[in-house]
Amino acid sequence: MASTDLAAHGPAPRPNAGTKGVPRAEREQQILAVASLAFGTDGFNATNVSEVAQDAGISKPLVYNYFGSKEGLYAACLDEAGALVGDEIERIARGDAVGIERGIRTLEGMFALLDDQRHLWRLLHDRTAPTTGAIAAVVRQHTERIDKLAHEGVTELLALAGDTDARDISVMTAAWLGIVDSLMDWWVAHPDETATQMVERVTRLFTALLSDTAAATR
Amino acid sequence: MASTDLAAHGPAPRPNAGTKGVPRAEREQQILAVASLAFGTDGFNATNVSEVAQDAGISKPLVYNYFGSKEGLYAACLDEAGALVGDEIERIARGDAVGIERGIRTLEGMFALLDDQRHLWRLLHDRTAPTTGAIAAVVRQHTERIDKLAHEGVTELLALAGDTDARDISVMTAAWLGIVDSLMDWWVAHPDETATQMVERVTRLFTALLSDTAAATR
DNA sequence: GCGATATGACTCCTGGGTAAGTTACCACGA
DNA sequence: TCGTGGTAACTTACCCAGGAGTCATATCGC
Repeated sequence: MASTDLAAHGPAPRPNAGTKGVPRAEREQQILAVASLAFGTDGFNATNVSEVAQDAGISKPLVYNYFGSKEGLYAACLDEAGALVGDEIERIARGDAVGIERGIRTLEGMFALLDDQRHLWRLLHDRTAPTTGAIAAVVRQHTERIDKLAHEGVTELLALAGDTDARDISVMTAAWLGIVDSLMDWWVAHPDETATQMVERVTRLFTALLSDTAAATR
Repeated sequence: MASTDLAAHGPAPRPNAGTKGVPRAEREQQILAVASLAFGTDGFNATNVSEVAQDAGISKPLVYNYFGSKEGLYAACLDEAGALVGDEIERIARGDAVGIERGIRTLEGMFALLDDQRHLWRLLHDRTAPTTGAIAAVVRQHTERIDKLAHEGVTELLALAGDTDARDISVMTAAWLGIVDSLMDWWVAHPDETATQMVERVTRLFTALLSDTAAATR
């Protein structure tokens, strides 16, 4: 029929089209919030843009219009989370706490900061994110900053214990980040636990292990 | 040519077909080895069956013929790795080591066991694996066994330190598994480090932190 | 010749990404 | 006050690459 030839692309009905009066900046924030939750919960790979758009109450092309690509969207999420977390860790690092005390202070800061968005931490350690290309650079930028601060703290800590071996410090830094990681995971899995309770719990565990156990096991 | 019209589905030449004299059991082991490496390195999602087949020197349909599906293949890898790791942890748990000592012994066992296949640990904590369906059951089966043993060890450890709070134990277990996780990651990233060196390093770190630091920070 | 081992060439679906168009709002001149 | 055109916000319907899974067939050892 003639209609399917050229007229098929004729004036299509588009009931929901047209602006809803939401300015770009505001809409971007909405999308970022939804996307961060999705990426942080399911990981980069398992997150699909259509769902993000749907959860944000808009259509997929608008997401692409504002963020360019899935990677661009992820990078934006990462920039927000990375800056938030990085700044807080750096603030605490500039304080006078040293050794274990600095570790606890850092955790305290993280718990307070991420209380209502615990999934954000996961963004920074997503194994399913691409490890090459533009996105990798953004990931590295933020993780390197945090890793460097962690490394600095661990170096101080181990110096107090008389250990200055470079690889020991490297391993211990990895272990420390692994601890933070797993604490955040546990916290996500236990939504009723408050930030204050977490701090108390962690403090109790640290002191218990570092004093009593040391005495008991020797 | 005429062959592309209808004769395309005619008697196709299949130069590499036919048995190569490799019995099923042996071939399955080859596939499992390659698949475990791929799954452990890239994760379930990022691994594609075609590449596994290619790396194993065979074609994709043979993999499906032997393992049924991608999930079936993953389950088989998991069963192997889970049994290997679980048995070793259980063996050590039955020993007489308690507290920190048990932790170090366990790490020692892991390092010795996984020296030439360090990626296996990752199979058990792959966030990209499906969390529902048949595969989830297999994952749970193995992780629950290991988690239970870890929980038991941590309970003993904290009892020595005078802490019997259930949630404290839960958090500490998560942290412990996080530590093991990150140590394995570090080890994968440093292939030149031997199992013996890792044990020495970890032992040094534990004793340094538990004795000297505790004294220095108070 | 029969069953186990093996493969080339498909199908089908998911999900990233795009083309082309629609609607609301606003500034501005008559 | 009323067009009127420009722009920002928004959508439907599509394209297409990649990867899971399948089918029909071929070859080898016995």
